[in-house]
Amino acid sequence: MQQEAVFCTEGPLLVLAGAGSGKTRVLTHRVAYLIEEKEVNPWNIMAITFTNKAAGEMRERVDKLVGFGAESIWVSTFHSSCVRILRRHIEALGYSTSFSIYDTDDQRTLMKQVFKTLDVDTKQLKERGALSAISSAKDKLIGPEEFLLNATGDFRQRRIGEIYQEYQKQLKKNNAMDFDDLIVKTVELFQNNPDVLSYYQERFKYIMVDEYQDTNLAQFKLISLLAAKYKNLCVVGDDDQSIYKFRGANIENILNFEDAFPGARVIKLEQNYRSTQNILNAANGVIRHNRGRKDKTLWTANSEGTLVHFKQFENARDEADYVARQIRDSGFSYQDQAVLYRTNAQSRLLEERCIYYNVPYRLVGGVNFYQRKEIKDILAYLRTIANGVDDLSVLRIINVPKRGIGATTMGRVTIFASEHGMSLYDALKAARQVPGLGKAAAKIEAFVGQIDSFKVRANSEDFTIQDLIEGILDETGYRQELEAEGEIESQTRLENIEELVNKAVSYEQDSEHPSLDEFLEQVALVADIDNMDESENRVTLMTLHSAKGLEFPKVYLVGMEDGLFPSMMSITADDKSEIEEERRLCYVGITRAREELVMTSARQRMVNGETRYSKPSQFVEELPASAVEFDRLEPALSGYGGFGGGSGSAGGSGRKTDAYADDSLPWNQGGMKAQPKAEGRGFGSSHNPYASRNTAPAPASKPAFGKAFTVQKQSSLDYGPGDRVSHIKFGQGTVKSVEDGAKDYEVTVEFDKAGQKKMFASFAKLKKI
DNA sequence: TTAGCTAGTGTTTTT
DNA sequence: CACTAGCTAA
Repeated sequence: MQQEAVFCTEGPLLVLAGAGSGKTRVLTHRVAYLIEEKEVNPWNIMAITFTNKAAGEMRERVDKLVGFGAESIWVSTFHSSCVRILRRHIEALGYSTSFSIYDTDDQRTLMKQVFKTLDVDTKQLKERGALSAISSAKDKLIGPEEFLLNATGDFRQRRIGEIYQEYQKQLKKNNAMDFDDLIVKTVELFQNNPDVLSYYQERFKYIMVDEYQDTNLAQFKLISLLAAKYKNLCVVGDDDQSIYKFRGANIENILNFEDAFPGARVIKLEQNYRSTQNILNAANGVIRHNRGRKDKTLWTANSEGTLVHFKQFENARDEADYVARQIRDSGFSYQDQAVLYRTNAQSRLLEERCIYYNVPYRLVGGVNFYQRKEIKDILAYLRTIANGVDDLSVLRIINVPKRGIGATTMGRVTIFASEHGMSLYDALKAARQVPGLGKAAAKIEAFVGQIDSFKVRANSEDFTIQDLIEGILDETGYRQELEAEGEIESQTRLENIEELVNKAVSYEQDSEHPSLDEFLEQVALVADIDNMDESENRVTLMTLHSAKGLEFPKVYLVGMEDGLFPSMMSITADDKSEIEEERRLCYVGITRAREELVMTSARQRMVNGETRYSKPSQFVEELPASAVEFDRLEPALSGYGGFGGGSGSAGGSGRKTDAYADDSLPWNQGGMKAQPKAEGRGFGSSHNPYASRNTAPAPASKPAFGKAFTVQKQSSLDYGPGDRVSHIKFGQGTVKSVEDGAKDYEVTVEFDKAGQKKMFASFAKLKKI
């Protein structure tokens, strides 16, 4: 069947590929076959994947197969593809090529402004709500006008329509697009410019789409347009693995493919080469409870393997404890194991226990590196330099670092800008003409002068992005402000910025024609999973969603509880199909496992500050008894936990639960010294994604907090009170006093120019002179 | 203008 | 519980 799919190169083709049936293999071999046997120019092949990571892997694998030409295949995600196209043709839509891409945070900021301009009552309508309504409209290619037409009766809908209109207006004014726009605008471009469309139709004679079940209507339209001429479209997907309905994925795209593309061939890949018989039986047992799926049965010639293990615990801490110990003792190497959960919040306890048992881990997801305040600040500078009319970015940095330009001043400038129909930045340039600014005008002029000088440099021949970022750090005083804070957190921020610089450097090395625009775009479109470094021997912790497309010899599915997985939302929803999506998610989780699968649940768990009691997930009950070994707790006092006459005995939970009354703080436990939080959010948020993001150190001994705490306290200082020292920013000065703190020396220095400063020794890097 | 505090809010999953 | 918007005081 795989071979048949590879050889079927002409015309529309739907490959229904069950989990682990080798669809990536089919795709890569198909590309290779097109190039080598059909003598198709690699230039004419387009492959769309779900993540940049998948795109990279695909290119790599094709590269190994064909030996030449793989680099000219167009392999990327929907979003990246669209940006590439838009950068070339966007002017046809009235934007300029250096448009900004707004992420979720930017969207919210913009929406707040929209709410202000339209005077929307946030009691009636939330920014989030409006944004999600708009997003789902965009997924369906419904523009503001059509939205308003459809909303005649409903007041709320009408209001959202107005908001939608204004939101788009402001995006356009900022020369910016949100994620959804990238797709929508590309479709618009193709529809309004037949010559452009025809160019890409000629270019992409062969199109392949991976994870087709997760495409939305806009994406479907995009592909249909591109493939309309040659119709050599091969889509690969599995309706049972559709897990992105909340993001607009339309399962109909796969179910109705044959109607949309008449004459389409359908090939099913039903043999699973990945998992053991027992794991597959467990997966099939669960998924067969779904209705409205394409009929198929996954089978395998693999051995039976060990039984799937389900184990229930008294509380979430016991669960995490067990899993961490299992990972350590299972005999599988760390990189061959993964812990999958429904919500990111569950990672915290797992991290804590991994640290406790010295289990090295890598965390995928959580707070994105690019969402960090300091990173967003620097990026906002870069955007301001690249895209002169991005008001949102200007607003973000105008007073960062502090320049004494506050809300009152900016309010006046904003009014002036809108009265004269100019961008915020242009209004700042004309600060002298803005009424009522007083002393602030001079401050603004200094800011504008700096930015303009950066702009000049950015356009000069031999500038590098690295220079630009370093320049921003030094000349605006951003670095100095952070250093002066002298907090460990400040240092983490600086390190994160250094990481961004590294990213910029490697980008400039890798890219053929590096540009600031392209760098910003790459940075905007990274997914959590893209940064997963598999070279290190660590266990992976991530959400079920992130795990899609991956496989591991041993998998732990944790938090198998009703109300958590399936989520409460899906249980209480009127729409029955929401449970089905959760079930597919469960199916995805189970089928990630190759050899061993452990599922766990906790009777008691802290959720949003309150203890919640739950019984095992209904999906656990759907597991076929023959493939699973159940290890449930005795039923508790009536009401909670367990189901029916629980088999098996209460294993491993004769522990004193009250001992964990305060199980929330990882510090102060297991003999670890109390540590300050690296950031306000505690676990799972600090550090960078490249070197040591959210990872415990592999060796046992070091304090287990990755980069933020690797500052080594020097055993002694080579200077003391009275000595003359020099500091990279503050110049020379005299040491007043040295305090020996727990983590570091705190040094007070009277600088000749900068006055008296207090700072941490390892951070300040003072030199004795 | 800014820092710091308080009260309110929302909590699935993500390109 | 964790974050954040908005208010208050300096």
